[in-house]
Amino acid sequence: MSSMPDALHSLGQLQNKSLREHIVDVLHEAILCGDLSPGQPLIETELAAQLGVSRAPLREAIQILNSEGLVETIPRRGTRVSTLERKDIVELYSLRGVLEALAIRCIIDQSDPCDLRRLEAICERMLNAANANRLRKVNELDHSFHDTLIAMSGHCLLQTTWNLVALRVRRVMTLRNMRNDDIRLVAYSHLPILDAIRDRDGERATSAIEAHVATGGDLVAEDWEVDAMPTPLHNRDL
Amino acid sequence: MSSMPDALHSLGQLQNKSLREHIVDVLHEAILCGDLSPGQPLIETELAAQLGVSRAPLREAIQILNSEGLVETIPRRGTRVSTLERKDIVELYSLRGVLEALAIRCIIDQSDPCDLRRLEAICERMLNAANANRLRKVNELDHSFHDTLIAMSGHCLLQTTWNLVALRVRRVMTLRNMRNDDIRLVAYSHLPILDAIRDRDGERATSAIEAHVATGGDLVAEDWEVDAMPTPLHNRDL
DNA sequence: CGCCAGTCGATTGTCGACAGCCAGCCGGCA
DNA sequence: TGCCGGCTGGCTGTCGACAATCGACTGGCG
Repeated sequence: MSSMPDALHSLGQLQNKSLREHIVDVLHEAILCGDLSPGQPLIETELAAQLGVSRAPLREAIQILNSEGLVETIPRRGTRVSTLERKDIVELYSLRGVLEALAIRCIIDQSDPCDLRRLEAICERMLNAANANRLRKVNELDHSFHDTLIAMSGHCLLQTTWNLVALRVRRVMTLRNMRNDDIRLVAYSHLPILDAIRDRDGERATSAIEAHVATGGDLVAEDWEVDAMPTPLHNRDL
Repeated sequence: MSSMPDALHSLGQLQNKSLREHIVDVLHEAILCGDLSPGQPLIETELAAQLGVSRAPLREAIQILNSEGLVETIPRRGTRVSTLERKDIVELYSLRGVLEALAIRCIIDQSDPCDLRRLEAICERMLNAANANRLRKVNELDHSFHDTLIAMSGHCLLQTTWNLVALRVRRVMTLRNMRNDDIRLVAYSHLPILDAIRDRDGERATSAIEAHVATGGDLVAEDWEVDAMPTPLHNRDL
């Protein structure tokens, strides 16, 4: 996959995506970037018209979104974008912690010492971005870091589970913009993780990642109800 | 929900299930009990005819099964029941371990000391069943035990994540029947978990659950390729 | 004035049919 | 004989239409 020339690669995937997958992508984007706000109802007819597709692939896409937890469906009542309470944030970050800890243990246990250069490169760029207050860039690199971490574990089931969790993390992060000094704090707390992995010290790595995730979670959960979650106007109570 | 009379309850849910959900249930059952063997192709037309439904709800159901990892879809090529390699077992049980460990930590951290009577009752019945070599009953109670454990954590996201994992565990267990003395071994290894939770000793409980899960995983993974996974005859290589 | 039954509009659930794609087969050609 | 190209059957992907259901509104009755 990565050895494939870009031209061929994009050509190969040019029309290989079914309409359903396109719709999933679009809805992902819409929900993650807040275009569809939490609680907003998804009217199939309306959405299908907007997207210029029929309801069949749209409904299939909605099933997927539902499985991912991005929307919630009440039978015969409709589907709406799932809401995010403070409790959800806490749960999300606690789960995330143990998943990443597992990933790190897998990485450390691997027989051949993996090269951490990818992680180190990401980390370095993240620190630079943090010092330059390039908030969006830091976020992006932060995601890369953790995605890479999971990928390096070579644990397929963990990967698929992570994908679900990462979706929610991304969603939370876009709804919540952090302060600049917090950004720097978070960015720098990646370093102990890398160090511990390099030393193949499972205990320390686990502590580091859980501390890192907990910090992030606390920062995000703090005052969650106050300004987040703008209630949409067309909020007929379902 | 639990205070509702059974008659009304079943009446209320009599027709409340959409066709799609019915199909999901049927396919779950079929895959879990091995009626649909790993690798077997799912022909939409054929299946729809067998179930007496149209392809629309069937396809929606397939999307859900796909999200659950029970089937694998190749675009424009078809869907087949996902296979189970030895690697998958190992991954499944390692993930399961950290999820249950998280659940236990949540339970212990709860402010009000929860009552462990439900767990104790299940455990006791499981030991009796194990001593009586009632293998199927032990399995059932084993699932109850772990499901209850997760439920008691009060961690919604963990619950939904667990549901996916539990599906796979059930699938693995039905494909693999254990020896009687192993059953007893597994049954009795629930006790240290309960003890540790009762003492609110997080460290010990975590060790106990991970040991328990690891034991189960080893027993299941052992000689996995040998007799499991009967290759279906109609196995056109997709 | 408040409650209940009937009706209506909107939305979801389901269906049958058509279009497009892919694998495998067959025939021609070097 | 082996390879390449077109044909064909079966299956998936998509669509528009119909049926069923739920909430809101309306009107009558106690």
